[in-house]
Amino acid sequence: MENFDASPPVPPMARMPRPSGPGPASPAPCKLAATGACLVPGLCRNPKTAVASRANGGRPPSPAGGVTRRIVHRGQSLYRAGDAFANLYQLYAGSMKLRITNSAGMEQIASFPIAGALLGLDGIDTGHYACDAIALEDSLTCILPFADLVARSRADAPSALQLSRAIAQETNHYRRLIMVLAGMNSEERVAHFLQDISERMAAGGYSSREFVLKMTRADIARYLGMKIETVSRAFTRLHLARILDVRGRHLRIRDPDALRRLGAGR
Amino acid sequence: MENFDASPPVPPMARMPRPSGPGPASPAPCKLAATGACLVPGLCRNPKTAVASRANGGRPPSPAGGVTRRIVHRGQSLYRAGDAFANLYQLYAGSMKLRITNSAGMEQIASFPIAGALLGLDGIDTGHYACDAIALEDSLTCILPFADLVARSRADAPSALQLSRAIAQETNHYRRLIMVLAGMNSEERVAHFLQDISERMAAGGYSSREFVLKMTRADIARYLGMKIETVSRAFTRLHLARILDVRGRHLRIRDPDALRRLGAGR
DNA sequence: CGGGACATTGATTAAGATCAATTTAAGTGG
DNA sequence: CCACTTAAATTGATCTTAATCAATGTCCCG
Repeated sequence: MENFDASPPVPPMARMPRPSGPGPASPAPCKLAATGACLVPGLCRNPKTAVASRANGGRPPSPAGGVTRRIVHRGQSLYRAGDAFANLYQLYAGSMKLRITNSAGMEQIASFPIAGALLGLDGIDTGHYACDAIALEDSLTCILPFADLVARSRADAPSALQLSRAIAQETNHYRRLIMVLAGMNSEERVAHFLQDISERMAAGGYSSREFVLKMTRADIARYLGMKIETVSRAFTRLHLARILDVRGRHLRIRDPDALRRLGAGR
Repeated sequence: MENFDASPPVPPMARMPRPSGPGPASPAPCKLAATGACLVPGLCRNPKTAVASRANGGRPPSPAGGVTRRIVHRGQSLYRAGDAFANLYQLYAGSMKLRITNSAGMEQIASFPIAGALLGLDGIDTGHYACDAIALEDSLTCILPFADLVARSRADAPSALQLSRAIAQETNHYRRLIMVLAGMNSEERVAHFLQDISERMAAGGYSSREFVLKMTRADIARYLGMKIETVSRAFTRLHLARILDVRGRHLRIRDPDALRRLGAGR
């Protein structure tokens, strides 16, 4: 399939920052706070924030004040279905997949969160997480104890509304996915998926035209409710239609308008 | 298809209560409060609660204290996509469908709420409702001004948690629907749909074995992402497998275990 | 009773799943 | 750094399921 001349340097889906930077310890601003995406602006003492490790169970080492973080390495899980719910997490850098497994063993990918996304909402109503949150690459998350968020929202009204909205927002994504699964053919599904990634890349300050997918074709297939071969063929057809250049996980969008149209269902 | 001997009397999906009962004006208890399903127990002055009409825009006639209600007749909408968000609604009696229409004109049914369900959550994050909520039969809803709920949740902690949970709970339904749409064949989808209805009927105190569907085959098709003919054939096959007796919208579940297995994806 | 919406059934076509074989890319350890 | 091993991705051939096209049947409701 190819079609890449001399592969140009491509920005990673999200760059992994060094929490305690090796360079001059200057006051590097929090990326999330800067873009307004942070759920707890001001609380965070970036970049000197403490990092929780797997060893201490993801528990913040500093009980008072500052937000702590947790690193999750590629393939590892931030939390697993059935774990007791305690924290929300905001993805600071990296990317993940949310995997649902039902009683019959069917696996489904519910979403591919990237930097800025709020994770763990699936645990709120039952008190136990409903999904596995698995890192697609080494990732960094901010730990937001849910009790703190609730307390905070009781203290001030804007926070209360913000929390409600954050929780409600997740359903938007699911509603859209439902329309995709219920009403679109394979080519439209893949176009929709790529359009979504592209928009989120742009929102994160990266190129919306060229990027590297962090998930396998099998993950995409389980996200879009199709088989891996069908995903592959859809990529091929989009390439033949001169909409994409594809080389493995390396993508370049050649005709963004056509992609948007297709992804919206014509 | 038939197979009903002498059709026995069947309970309606939900009985429409007379808000100001014609009988002796005794203190009939609120059904929702009795089952713990009410979001605002105590606030409600049932059964003398004022009923808002379409005429005054669904606005509560009594500003102080008591919860007001709104009747929605069959085929009419409680709210429409794009309307400014102000209230949540709790369905007291009746049933509805939530319809999403995307930019390409594709229609999708997102859910079929019945008595006890919370409606309007789709308006929280953007400030405008995302769906049309359409009554499948004459229905009665309790109006819950969202600002009141937020204020209430600031006043006491259990309410805050309850509100968060109520909002988060909706995603559970969507997550399950996504698995159905992504991974099940037509027969399994219909089985899942019927199993879900059956469970909710039971939860509402009605027979889980025999009931009347309030939605058309077209609605079911748009809910399950299939064509109306395929829905019909799935019903027929379930009948041939001796799992169901079907006669139009009148259903009797003959083999609940088999239905559950099928609906869970084997 | 008659008319229109709703539902079922049949015949055919098309889209995607499945089965099977390569090809390509990514690690791993010598 | 390269050979080796495995995982991931693509492609082809065939089969199955659901969509589509078309006709008929049934049930409400006025």
